[in-house]
Amino acid sequence: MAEIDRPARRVGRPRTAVLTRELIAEAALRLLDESGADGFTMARLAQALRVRPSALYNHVDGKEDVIAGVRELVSDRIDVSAFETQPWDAAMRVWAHSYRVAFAAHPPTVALLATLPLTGALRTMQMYDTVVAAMVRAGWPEPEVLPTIVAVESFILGSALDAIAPADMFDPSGAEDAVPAFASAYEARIASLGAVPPADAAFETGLAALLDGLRVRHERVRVAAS
Amino acid sequence: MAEIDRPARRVGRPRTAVLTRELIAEAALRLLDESGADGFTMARLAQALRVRPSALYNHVDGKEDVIAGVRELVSDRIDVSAFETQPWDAAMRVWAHSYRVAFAAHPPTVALLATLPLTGALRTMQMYDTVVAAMVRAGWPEPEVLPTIVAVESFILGSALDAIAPADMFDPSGAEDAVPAFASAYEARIASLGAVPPADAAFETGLAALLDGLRVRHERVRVAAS
DNA sequence: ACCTGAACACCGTTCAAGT
DNA sequence: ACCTGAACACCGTTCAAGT
Repeated sequence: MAEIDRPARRVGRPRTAVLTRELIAEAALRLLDESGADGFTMARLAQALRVRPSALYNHVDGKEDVIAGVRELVSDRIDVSAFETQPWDAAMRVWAHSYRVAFAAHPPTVALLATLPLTGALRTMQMYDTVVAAMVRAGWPEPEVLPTIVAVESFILGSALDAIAPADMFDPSGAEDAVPAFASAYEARIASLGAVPPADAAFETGLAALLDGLRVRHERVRVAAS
Repeated sequence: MAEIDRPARRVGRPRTAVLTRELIAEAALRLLDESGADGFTMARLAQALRVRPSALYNHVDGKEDVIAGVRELVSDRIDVSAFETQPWDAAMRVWAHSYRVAFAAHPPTVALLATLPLTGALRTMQMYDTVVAAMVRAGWPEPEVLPTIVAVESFILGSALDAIAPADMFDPSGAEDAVPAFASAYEARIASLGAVPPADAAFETGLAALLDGLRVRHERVRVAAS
């Protein structure tokens, strides 16, 4: 599989274009999933597309732009439709889960996308628009809507980062005497979780608490519907 | 300031060592603050220490190890002491704020540290030990303690990432017709916040809701103190 | 043990040449 | 317009040579 991957193409413009911004984004997502964020280079991406690295720059502004394309692919998986059909709190649960699943499906992308600022793409603003409209309809005071949405998103993103960390990172085995309370809680968590990944349990715990707290707040500040 | 920064040292082992793991970490943190995550290279770090890049490898395993050292510096700023003196929920507020301040003081480190898995350092486990012990004392069921702590940390880290994003990234100016609800909420937030950074408002909103929700949960599941 | 200097494999990106 | 090929400046890391 050495030279099979290399471009078999002579110099000069090809009769029909080989690349597309979309094709590049899709190949980038595949490469990311296969080789992780470290193995994700323009050279390897070009190789996967059977093209020279410089060819990419005819369709894309640079590596950051490629990552922006990957973000679009992943973000399109986030389902915001529940806000049209369900109460705000139930919809937020669905949204948060779909948000997290979209990232969890491509673990190596999380670090890359978390780090790079979101693009102010219209599509992203449209997602916000749907969520905002539903919350206003539900009686949330308008100035509180965006801080609330951002808070939930921050929690989701932080949880996604937690989910890609090695599971046994804080195994206190051998240090039980130094950190007895932690070691005991560590054991208790394992015993109670069974096969459930610890990151999933933390996500569910946090999301439930966050939504409970927001419900309390909503009761208190709700604006009478007209 | 060109050749003043270069090492004025001849080959061979110096009489007294020039570098230390600590010195490297401190210089790395300064460099990170000054030049951002992108400008943070081993070559520039060496230059700041007036040393050749290869000299660093006598004290440090590589770039990831340098970042681990930076993490220790930043994490040491997190104040966990409130858990010894205050109720669990008040202590968690103090802890969360100090956690966030520690990161906010060095914005460029956030992306770097968020991305790289936490080291399983004893010091980190000791922080957890303090928090866990206080929560168990407060009557939290042991299996729920770690998921709860991790949920709060995920929220804090996600908020820190949100805080380093450009403030005007989602300014809907010009797209008001496409996203009217979002545009209106955007204006309402600005009007109500005044000089408060939006990321701060989202953090306070989320932390308050999270703690409210956790208090509800605590009431429900509290184990009678012996 | 701990520095310099030279070297290695590999980056992301630019640009002329070619069709 | 859209590819190849050559080139550039810069990476992180290794290692022999020197004291």
